[in-house]
Amino acid sequence: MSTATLQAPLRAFKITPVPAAARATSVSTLQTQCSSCHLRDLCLPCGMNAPEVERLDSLMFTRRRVAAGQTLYREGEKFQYIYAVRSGTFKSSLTLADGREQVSGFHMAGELMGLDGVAQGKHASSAIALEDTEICAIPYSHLNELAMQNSNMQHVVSRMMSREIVREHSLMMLLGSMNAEERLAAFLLNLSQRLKTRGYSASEFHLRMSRAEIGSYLGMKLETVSRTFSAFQQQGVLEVDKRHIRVLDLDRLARAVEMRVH
Amino acid sequence: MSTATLQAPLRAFKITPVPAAARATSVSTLQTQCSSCHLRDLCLPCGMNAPEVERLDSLMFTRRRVAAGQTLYREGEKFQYIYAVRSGTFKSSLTLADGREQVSGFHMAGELMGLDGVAQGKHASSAIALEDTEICAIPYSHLNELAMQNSNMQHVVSRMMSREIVREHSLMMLLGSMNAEERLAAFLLNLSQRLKTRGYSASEFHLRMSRAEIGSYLGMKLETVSRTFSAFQQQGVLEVDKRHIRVLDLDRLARAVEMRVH
DNA sequence: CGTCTTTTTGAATACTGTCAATTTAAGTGG
DNA sequence: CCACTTAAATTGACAGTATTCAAAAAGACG
Repeated sequence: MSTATLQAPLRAFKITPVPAAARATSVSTLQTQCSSCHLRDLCLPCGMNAPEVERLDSLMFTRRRVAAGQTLYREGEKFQYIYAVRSGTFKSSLTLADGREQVSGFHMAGELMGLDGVAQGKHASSAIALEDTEICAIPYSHLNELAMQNSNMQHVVSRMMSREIVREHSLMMLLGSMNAEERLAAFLLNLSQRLKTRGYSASEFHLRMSRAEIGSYLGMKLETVSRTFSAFQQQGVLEVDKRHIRVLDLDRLARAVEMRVH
Repeated sequence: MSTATLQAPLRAFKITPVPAAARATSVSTLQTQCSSCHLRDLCLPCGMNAPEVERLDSLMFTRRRVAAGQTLYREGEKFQYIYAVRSGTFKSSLTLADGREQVSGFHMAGELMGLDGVAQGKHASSAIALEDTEICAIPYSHLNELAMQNSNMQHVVSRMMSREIVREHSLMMLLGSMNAEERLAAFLLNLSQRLKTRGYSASEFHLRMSRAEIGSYLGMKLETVSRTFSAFQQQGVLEVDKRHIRVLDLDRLARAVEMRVH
């Protein structure tokens, strides 16, 4: 739990505003090797030994940039790759029958996307970049070939999928039994924890998603999200300036989730 | 989609009331083979060819009875088996911090349980029989060994896990964007569809779970579940007698879900 | 610098939850 | 087999929370 937290410069968000939009289809592809990747302890190779990671290297995953607002894959498209986030943030979402969007997750560096496509051979959700991002495309069929040769490799893939199931379990719990404050607290705590694991500050960060996207994810309206942020600020739990968040009282956030008195 | 629906006798529920409670620990074990199982087209072997199913047979899964109210596995226990339901209904649930129960799913014949345990090596939820049941215990390690020899076998297991992810996606959507009537309608439609696939009536069935359990699953209180049943009855959509349900207007149920106007 | 999007806030409404009482069914033991 | 006890389900009245509708403020972008 006591991972070294290399306090990353948060101001960088403002100092170097990413050139959004533009070069949407600029498919600047590169090859990458897991063994030399700075994310190797977070991502797919986590839990593998050296010779296993070398095998992964032989697959030569394709690296690609995805600009803010661009779609990596779309619901219904043929499933061929799973994707690992190298940098930046994605949302995954489904389109409801009436055309509205339902956000089903947010993904950051080292996390895998697209595992829900294995079931039907086509993607069950869409992935959209919330800022300029970089990803690794991992051919699912190649991964399966490797898994057939090595039982641990196979286990790693299965564990990734199972982890996804557990993640959704906890989200369901959240949606099913928490009120607005508890939901937002749970969301912020989760985000804080993931940022910390990645070497960023756990107490001060910049949200990459809109109030509407948070609301969709948490099952509440954007106005309620906004009001709840304001309430937390008034209670002295947070300092909120649009998307810039500063956690003043982490314990109280945690207690709000633990209590879950509803 | 047009599966033969061998209308099973529903009255059987009342004619042969199962002797609940009692013989909780009577571990009457038997060996089973997938190739001769009547659930082979629904369950694990679905999508495999004959020689592959034969390999499954070599594992000789253990069959076991679990009496109504008994626990098959508990949250936190060591994960060794995944389980296939042979007959009867299970619920899976998590215990919240304050001791309350959160139902995360209902499982019937041919469905797999326990896949959420792969991630941590221990079960992430508990499985409890809602009536007298029978299950197959599938040693996960043996299954992995088979998967290493055969790529299709491996794919079958992955697909099962992915299906679980997709299933939870849709539940999240439901919890996040539907009101009480839409939730219950979605629940009943799903149940109806699964019963139909198993050869039972799609329009008349007996609920194996309490209002409280339905409520926990759907993220609403038991009183609201009860009220919503009553509302559907008044609208002429359902005929409700405690746990016995008769669907009078399937289309209107379906429309309630499709609209999702909230 | 004007336009468009995002966010905040207010007021009224609608929905679900809470508390409580009653009915019905089911299980227990004489 | 019947009276008793317990659990499950229904229903009403009221309270509380989140949604809806609307308007204004603050940024972002070209």
